[in-house]
Amino acid sequence: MARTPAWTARRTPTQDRARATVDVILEAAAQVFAERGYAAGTSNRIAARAGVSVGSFYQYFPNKDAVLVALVERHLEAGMDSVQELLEAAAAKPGDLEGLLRSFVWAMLTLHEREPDLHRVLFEEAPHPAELHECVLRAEERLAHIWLSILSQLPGVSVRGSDTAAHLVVQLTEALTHRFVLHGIHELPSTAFVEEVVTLLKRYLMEPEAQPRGAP
Amino acid sequence: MARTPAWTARRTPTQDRARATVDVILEAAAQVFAERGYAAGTSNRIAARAGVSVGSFYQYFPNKDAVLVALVERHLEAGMDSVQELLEAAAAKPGDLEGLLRSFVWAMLTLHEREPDLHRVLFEEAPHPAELHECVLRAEERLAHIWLSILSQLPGVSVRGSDTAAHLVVQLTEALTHRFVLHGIHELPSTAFVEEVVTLLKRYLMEPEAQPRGAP
DNA sequence: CTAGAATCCGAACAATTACTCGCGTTTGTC
DNA sequence: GACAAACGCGAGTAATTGTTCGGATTCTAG
Repeated sequence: MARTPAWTARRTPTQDRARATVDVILEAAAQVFAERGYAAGTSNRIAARAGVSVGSFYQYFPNKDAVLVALVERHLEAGMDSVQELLEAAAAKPGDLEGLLRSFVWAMLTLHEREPDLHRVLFEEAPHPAELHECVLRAEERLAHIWLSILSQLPGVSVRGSDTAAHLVVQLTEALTHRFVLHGIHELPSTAFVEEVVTLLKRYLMEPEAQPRGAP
Repeated sequence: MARTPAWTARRTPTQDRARATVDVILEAAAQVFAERGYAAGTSNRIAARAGVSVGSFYQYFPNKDAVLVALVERHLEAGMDSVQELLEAAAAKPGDLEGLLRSFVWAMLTLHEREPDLHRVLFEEAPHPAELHECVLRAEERLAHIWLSILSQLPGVSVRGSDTAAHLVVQLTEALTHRFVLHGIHELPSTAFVEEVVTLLKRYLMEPEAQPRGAP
């Protein structure tokens, strides 16, 4: 087993037919992973589910892990695109930090609730090679960068350390929504969870003396 | 491969000799995992490193995953014990929320920095069967329970929702320290990280009107 | 239409690895 | 010291699974 070294694509498809094959393989892999778990996602089974032969599988994926990485990349990129769009739109009308935070947390929650089975397999059950983690880090970096620009033009936010703050906001929200969707917090409903996280973030980002209710 | 169904211990050791064998196997597994990654942790290699035969290995562990679960249980239990002790000690002298938070965050950070290679393999690289996640959830529940009692006897903390708050504090701290130790936040030093998380938690837990600098 | 490139196929191969079983050794008990 | 139970051993087995390869098929450019 495991004789091929890398997780890079073996042959890049040039014809539509080939691109369709790659797509159908990825889709099949997602189904198999979601339904039967990561261990059941053997190359032969994925190929069978996709309706193609193992040969075709290995023409585009050097090994099983490559499929995992490709799936995560796809999943992540789509999610980040939508959140980025939302953030940039909401950042256009300034002043409403709470509304922005609420949109953000809801978006992250929705992201995790889309295809939760697949999400669980991809990010919890499956082994995480280093390469996979870099994808996640890159995605977080992207969001943190946007948040940095938002924080910098926001009144009442300390400029010093706002790079750190941006990272904390992103990592914290990601981690908490992830756990909430997959394991829940007792019987806490989603709405209450979101409000609590929004409160948390708002109190963090507002300087204490800038708190609206703090001024007499 | 993988013909045995469960991850329960096969034979419980009664003699000291056997208990020593179990220990040496676990220790060897920890070394192999930390040094060469999860995939390299085959039963034969672990047994070899432990200086025992595969037969002995399978006398106490029905399969490879059982070792993983045992390691995580051990790792977690030791860590939780120390943090619980610290928390209960610090909670005895009330009033100093910030000091308590700082101790807590430092303790969590220290926990993650102890044997980081093993920690990375156990919690990132290795696959996470459902059973393993229950261990983590139980551990978190334990800490959340302590935090609940701390929060309830703390002035300036909203009693309503303090169960949720306790869970958030624990999950948030765990997730952030985990990520910080394993991947860092740019070049942020540990001290700055801890202070930022303490600030975050403090602002969250203190009612806005109770903020010391908020009062005129 | 046709050469050649791209794609597809799937039986067969190779390598790994989880796991067993029968036997020798040590420990505990009377 | 003798019997039984617990323990340790490790070559061997069986099954899974990743991966290849040579030929059939489909597309595309000229």
